Amino acid sequence: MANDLYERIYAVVQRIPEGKVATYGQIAEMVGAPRAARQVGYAMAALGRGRPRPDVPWHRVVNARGESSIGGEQIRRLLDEGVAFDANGRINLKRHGWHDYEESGLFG
DNA sequence: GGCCTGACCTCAA
DNA sequence: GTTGAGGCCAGGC
Repeated sequence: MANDLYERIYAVVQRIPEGKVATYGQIAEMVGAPRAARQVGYAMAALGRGRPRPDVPWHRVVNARGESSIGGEQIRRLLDEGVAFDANGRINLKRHGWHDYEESGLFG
């Protein structure tokens, strides 16, 4: 079922450490759907729709450019976690990008 | 039931 | 750097 994909996405998002951010495509690739980044985005949307998931840090998920797709509270939460935005309004993925999941022994 | 929209990504020109 | 097309699935009307 596609619902399993959701749970998988949520599980990955939960693995995102504080002060780090992950891109949709990155998560999509983690769950085994490198071309289904759209579903990742919708899965996040489903969180604030009718499925409250306080245990899922959806605000740590940004697009490939390191920008916040929805902004607002997401940016506010990221700033509160220590994630800084540059002059272009983008996050330095080199610094805050979550590329430690391989070394975390999760999917590696 | 069908059509359109949506927190997107990647490849190619 | 921008623009267009392909791919995936769920919700709203």
